[in-house]
Amino acid sequence: MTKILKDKEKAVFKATLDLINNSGFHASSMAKIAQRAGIASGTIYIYFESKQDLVNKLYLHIKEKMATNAFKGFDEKQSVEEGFRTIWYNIANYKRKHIKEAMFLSICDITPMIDKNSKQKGLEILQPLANLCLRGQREKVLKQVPLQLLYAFAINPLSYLISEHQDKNIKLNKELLDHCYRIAWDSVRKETNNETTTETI
Amino acid sequence: MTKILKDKEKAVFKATLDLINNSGFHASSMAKIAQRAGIASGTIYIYFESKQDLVNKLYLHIKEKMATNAFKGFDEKQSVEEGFRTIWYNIANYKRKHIKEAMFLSICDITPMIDKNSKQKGLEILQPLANLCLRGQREKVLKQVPLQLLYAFAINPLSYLISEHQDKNIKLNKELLDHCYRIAWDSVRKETNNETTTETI
Amino acid sequence: MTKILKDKEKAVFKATLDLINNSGFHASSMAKIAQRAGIASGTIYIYFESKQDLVNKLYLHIKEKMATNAFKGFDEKQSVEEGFRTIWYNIANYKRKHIKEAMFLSICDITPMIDKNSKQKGLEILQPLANLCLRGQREKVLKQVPLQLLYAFAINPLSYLISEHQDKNIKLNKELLDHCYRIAWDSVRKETNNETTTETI
Amino acid sequence: MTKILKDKEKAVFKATLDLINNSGFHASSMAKIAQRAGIASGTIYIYFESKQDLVNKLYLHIKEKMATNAFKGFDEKQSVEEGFRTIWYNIANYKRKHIKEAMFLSICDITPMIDKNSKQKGLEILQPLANLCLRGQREKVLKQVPLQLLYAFAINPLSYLISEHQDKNIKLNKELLDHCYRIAWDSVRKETNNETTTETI
DNA sequence: TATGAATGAGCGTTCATTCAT
DNA sequence: AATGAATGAACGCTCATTCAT
Repeated sequence: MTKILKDKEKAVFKATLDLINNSGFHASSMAKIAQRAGIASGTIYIYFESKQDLVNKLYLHIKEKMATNAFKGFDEKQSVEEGFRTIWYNIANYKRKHIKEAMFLSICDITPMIDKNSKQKGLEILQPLANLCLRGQREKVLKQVPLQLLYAFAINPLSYLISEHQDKNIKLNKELLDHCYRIAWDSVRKETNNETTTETI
Repeated sequence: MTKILKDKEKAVFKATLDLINNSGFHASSMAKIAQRAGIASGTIYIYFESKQDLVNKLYLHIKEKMATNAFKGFDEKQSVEEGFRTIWYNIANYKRKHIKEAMFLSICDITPMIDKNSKQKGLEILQPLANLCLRGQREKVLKQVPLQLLYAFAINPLSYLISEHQDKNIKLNKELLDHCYRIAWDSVRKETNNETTTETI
Repeated sequence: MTKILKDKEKAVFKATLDLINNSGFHASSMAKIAQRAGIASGTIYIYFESKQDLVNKLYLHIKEKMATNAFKGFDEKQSVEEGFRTIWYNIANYKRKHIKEAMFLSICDITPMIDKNSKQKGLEILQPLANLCLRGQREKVLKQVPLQLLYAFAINPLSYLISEHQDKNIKLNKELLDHCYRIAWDSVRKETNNETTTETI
Repeated sequence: MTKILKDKEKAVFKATLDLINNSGFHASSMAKIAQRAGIASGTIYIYFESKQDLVNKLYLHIKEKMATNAFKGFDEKQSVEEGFRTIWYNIANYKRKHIKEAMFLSICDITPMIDKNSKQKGLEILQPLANLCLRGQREKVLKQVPLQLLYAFAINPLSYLISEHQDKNIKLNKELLDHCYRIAWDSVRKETNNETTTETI
């Protein structure tokens, strides 16, 4: 599914990723991107229609790479919990290993940098995760709340944590990650009866 | 504590908030801000030293208003759980009622738009919440993990949810908010013994 | 002849003089002039029609003060040489004691900062010196060359020397000034016969 | 030594020279320079880093061209008087033929328009003239006074004369120039004994 | 008189994009 | 395919000047 990139496209993507992470969209000029990619600015326009086209494509490219990774080892025949754990760790590890990409996606999600169209496509890439959650609700394994809540409390916090890790405020090692997973899973799984009261004596 | 604003400062703040939310920092030119505020572009510089100064001050202004709200009814003599609930709902309700401001803060947190100095000041505003969490850990009420984890799983998800609410993907009413609070509190509170194993047979 | 100045006019003149000397005409904004003069910028317009009017008037004011000084002790009944010496030393001493004013006049002479009209008026102020030179030529005491040459070689060099003195490249004390006068007078006075050949054996 | 200029650099230099001579540094906007040079304003920045860089380079360019001309036919083996005459006429003729350039240099010398660094470089270009004067003093041919005095009375007056020539107040033809040279040389050469007293009976 | 907030044209500079080479 | 000079609109910001107070 992921398109094979030519050398220059790769170089442009890498340069764009770095620059936008450090300085934002508008402060990353095509001239700077070209220079960092080691090509002439005009050359970018051979591969991309415009700056907007470039960031849209970069967004989808990264989203696809992350998704390819996210569903590695995942099988719809797995139990919901097993599937969730597989995907969660895949995403977490991808973000830990590809911090730049993770931060870029965070910026794209919150900023009006990416076309609505491309953002919609990006969402669809994570559809299998949504499907898994829906199955989990049908099987009464997950909480009966809108999927957005499950995502907000189980997946989305990873973005914040990666950014804190990047800023050296925390060290997101294996042990801490297991802590996180525990919290994430507890957030989404259906509570057992004896947990319904939080103020037991 | 919150500085009283003159009419023009207010108008500039409002225009800046709207424009940056819709188009980002660099696409929100001083000319557009001025036009939307109904003043001449030069006038902005009577109240703010530069565009950077303007967004820094807007950031701190909103952060302070949110903080003032966040700690309403909060008292250090309250129990950790009570205090947490008070603050959490305060924050959640503020964000629900001030979606624009909430979204602006999210953008500021993730984008290199705000000075390091101002960001640091912004962090300090939420110090009482950090102090509460530290007390909660001393009292063995909260999980013994870095505060960032608690924030990531209990507070930060609100940003994502507000954005989904804004996009009409969910309707964040009172009922749903209570659901969210339950999840948030479960994320941070220390587990009781019978919950330690998530894979009971 | 010199108009009596009000306190605020004086303050504005002083501020303008300093600022233009240090930064030039356009880099000296009315706001900066006002601030340095200790008044509001609008107040300047009570005393001067415009920035152009301000510098024109400052130019003429200084020129008049210099001229008043230049002809002190000068009397048309004096011999040409005596008169020339009086005026030359008056000018030289005025410039030594009022370096800022001297430099300002130099800038005005060479730069398109002052209206042609005001410049013409400024020239007329030195008319008595021109008259003295013309008498000197009639009396065969001075060289029979255009007055501009006499001015160029006898008076104008003082501007350059003041600027070098200001830059600490030379120290224009009494002794050096006497050297200068000797050279200046030799430049304008008619050569005696035994000087006509410069390559005497 | 003088760098070969591209067509657009030449056009920008020419436009800048004319505009600054007529209106001064700050009144000569980059837009006006570009328009006069027949190019887009952005194009100037391909060749020059900034407006400051542009005037610095123009200053040094003209200074170098003048110096190249000034030392044509000059040889350190010449006598001091011969060398002085060669250089003086070279400078005078250059200024007569290149009035715009001469006036620009005068403005640069007196105005805070040029960087200190560039001004220093500009000074060094005339070093051979300074060396000649020092030799003249060692050989007791020139007056034992600071070089600045010699420059002030022998070279600097040319600037004033050129400006008067430009304003049609004098006509600086060959004959008048010879007059000037005589005065200039007399200003710097050591007086013979019978001249020491200026007030012979 | 005196103020200083307000204006909006104009500044130096940067930028995405084009196109002759 | 690749270049980078060239464009001119748009940027953040400053300015001389005005005018309600």
